[in-house]
Amino acid sequence: MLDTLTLKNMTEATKKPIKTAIIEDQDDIREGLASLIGFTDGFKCTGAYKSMEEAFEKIRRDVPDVVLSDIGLPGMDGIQGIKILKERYPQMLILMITVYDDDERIFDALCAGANGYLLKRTPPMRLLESLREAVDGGSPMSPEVASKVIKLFREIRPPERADYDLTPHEIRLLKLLVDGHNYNTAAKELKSSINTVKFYIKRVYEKLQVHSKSEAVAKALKERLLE
Amino acid sequence: MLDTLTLKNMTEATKKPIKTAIIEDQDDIREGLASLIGFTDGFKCTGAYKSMEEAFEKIRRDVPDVVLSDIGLPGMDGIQGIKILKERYPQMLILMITVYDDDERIFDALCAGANGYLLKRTPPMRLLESLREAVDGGSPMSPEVASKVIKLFREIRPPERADYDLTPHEIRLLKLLVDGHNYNTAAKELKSSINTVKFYIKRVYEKLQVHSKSEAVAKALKERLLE
DNA sequence: CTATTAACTACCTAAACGGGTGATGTTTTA
DNA sequence: TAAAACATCACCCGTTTAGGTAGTTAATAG
Repeated sequence: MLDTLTLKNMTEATKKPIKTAIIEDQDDIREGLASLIGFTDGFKCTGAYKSMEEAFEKIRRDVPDVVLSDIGLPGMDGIQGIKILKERYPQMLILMITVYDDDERIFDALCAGANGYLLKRTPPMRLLESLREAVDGGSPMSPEVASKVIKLFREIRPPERADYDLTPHEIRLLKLLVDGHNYNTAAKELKSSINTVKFYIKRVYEKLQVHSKSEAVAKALKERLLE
Repeated sequence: MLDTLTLKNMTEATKKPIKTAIIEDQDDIREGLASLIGFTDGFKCTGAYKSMEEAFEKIRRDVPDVVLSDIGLPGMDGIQGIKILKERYPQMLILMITVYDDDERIFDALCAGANGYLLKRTPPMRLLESLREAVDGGSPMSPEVASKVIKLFREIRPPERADYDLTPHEIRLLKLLVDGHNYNTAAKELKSSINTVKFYIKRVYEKLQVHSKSEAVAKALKERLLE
C-alpha cells in the first residue's frame, strides 16, 4: 500500500507540483515550512512572506495554488488579509496555520474564506497531506479544530422550536405583526375587521403568554415560530 | 516513522482496545467492518446490528466507546436513532458512515450528536484512524464532508449586521424593549424618568427608520443589533 | 330540532404609545 | 469663554393597544 501511495504521489508530482506560498512572520517557522515544501516531490514553494503587505506585493509574480497563512502577523492580521487575497484570487486556496484554536478565530477565518485550519503542531507529513487534500477539494482541519467546528455548528441551530399550538391563521397574523403591521393594516391584509384581528391577537397572546405586540414579536422571532 | 506509529498503536491497544459497535443493514458491509475492526490490534468489535431497534436492545450488554452507524436503515433511520443513543449514552461517540453526502443529512446528523461523518468509500486504514481520532476528541470527516460543513458554516454567517450608529445606551434600551419592557418598567430599570426613555426611544426609531416598538424589536432581532 | 361550537364582529375603558415642542443643566469644543 | 452638543426631563394630544364583555351567523352534533 505504501508503494502505491508513493507512486501515486510521484506521478501527480511529475504532472504538476502544488504551488504553495507561505505567509508567516517567525523566521524559523517560515523557513522550515519553505524547506519542507520545497524539498518534497510534488510540491513547490513559490514564495515565503513575512507579512500580508509583503504578500500582496509579491504574490502576483507567481500566483500559488495554495497559501499557508499565519493569523498573528505584524501589520494586517491574517484573517483580514486572506479576505483580501480571496477577493483578488478567488480560485486560490487558503489554509490557516496558527497556534490559535479559539472559537472566535476559527469561525472568522473560515468565514473569511479559509479552506482549512491547521494548528502549528501539525506534523510535517500531515501538513503536506493537507495541502493535497485542499487541492483535491477538501477542507483539512486539525482534529481539535474539526471538533470545535462541529460544536459551533450545533450551537447555531438548536433552538428546538417550542410549540404553542398556533393555528395557521394565527401564524399569518403573527407574521404581519412581525412585519410591522398594526391592527388596522393587518385587518385589511387579512380582509377582516379590526375587531376580528384584535380577537385573534388576544388568543395569540394567551397562547404565547405575553402581554404586548412587541413581546409577541420577540418571542416569535427568538423561537422561530414562523415558517 | 511507521515503526513508531505501529508501536504506539500496539501499546495503546494493549492498554485498552477501542470498543466499537456497528449499525448497518447491508450484510456484506456490516460483516466487512466487523472483520476489519475485530482483527485489528487496538480495536474490538462489541456488536454488529442490522437496525437501530436491534442496537437499542443489545447494545446495553456491552456499551461501546464508539458506534459506527449507517443512515439509511430499515425501521428507524440512523439520524433519529443516534439522537436516542446519545440521550441514553451521552459519553458514547458516534460516527456516521454513509453514502449520503447531501447538506441536509450532514447537518442533521451532526446536530443530532454525531461526532464525525464518513463516506462509505473511506479506505479501511482511514476508517480505523477515524475511530482513534474520535476517541482522542477529534471529529473525523471525509474531505468532501469537511468541505461541505465549512460551506454551510459560511452560509449561516450572520447577515453582516448593518450599523445604525446606536449608542450603548440606546442598545441597552432596545434590549429592554426586546425583553418585553414598557416605557415605565424600562425607565425604572434605567433609573431615569419615563420621559427620558420616550425621548431616547424616539431617536432609536429615527435611526432604525421604524415607527413602533414592535417594528424596532423585529429589526433588532432580525439584524442582530444586540450584542 | 335544539344545544354547542367555531368564526367573526362589535363596543368600551384604561393604559400605553408615537410624535411633537420645549426647558433645563452639563460637557465638549472651537 | 462663548457656542455647540449632549443628557435629562416635562407636557400635550391624538392614536394604538390590551383586555374585557357580548352579539351574530353558520356549521355540527347529539
